[in-house]
Amino acid sequence: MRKILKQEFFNRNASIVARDLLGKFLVRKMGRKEIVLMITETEAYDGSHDKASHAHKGKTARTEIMFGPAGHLYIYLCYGMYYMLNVVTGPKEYPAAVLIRAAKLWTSDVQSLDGAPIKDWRASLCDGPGKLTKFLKIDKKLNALRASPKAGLWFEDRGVKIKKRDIKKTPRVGVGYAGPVWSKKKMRFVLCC
DNA sequence: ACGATGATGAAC
DNA sequence: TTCATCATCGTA
Repeated sequence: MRKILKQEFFNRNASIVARDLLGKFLVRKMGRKEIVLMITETEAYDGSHDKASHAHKGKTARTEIMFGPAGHLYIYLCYGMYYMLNVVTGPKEYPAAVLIRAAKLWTSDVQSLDGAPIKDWRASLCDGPGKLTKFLKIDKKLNALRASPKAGLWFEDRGVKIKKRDIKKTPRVGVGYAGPVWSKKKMRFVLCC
């Protein structure tokens, strides 16, 4: 089973999408080379009331994409050095997105099995949103594009089932500025090892 | 523990 | 136009 995730998958609550993206696949294609990763860590940024979200300050040139259609890519430069990869969620005009924080490299032999049960997905790891985008050569050129083969970056369901007990919920990383309430909300989802 | 490094948003 | 801040990471 290999199904490209469509807008309807992303057009839901950001925390739901963040949770459901665990065990889904991120595919990056550049020329003939295709890299497949299984998503292992995400964070939800949900609505303009979310003080940790860039959209908390309203619609600006940067955050406009978060108000756009679900399934589009929101990519921005962080700390002057690292690009963050997000995918927009929820209905139009409702600003929300999911940050992809970590993913595991799918080995080529497993990749060729096409839907076979997964054994070796702990082999290689992209841990950290900045390292992930660096590895996949993701930058602002992809910002505002719809996640799709045409963009060279898309999401797939390959039939991996994730058990609820393998998902850990924690506060989001690096959002102390959001204040005591919003910085503590458990909107980070980690696939346990 | 800290510096690299530049876009962003708000103040002026 | 200046300024503080920042959804990070590698080096120490």
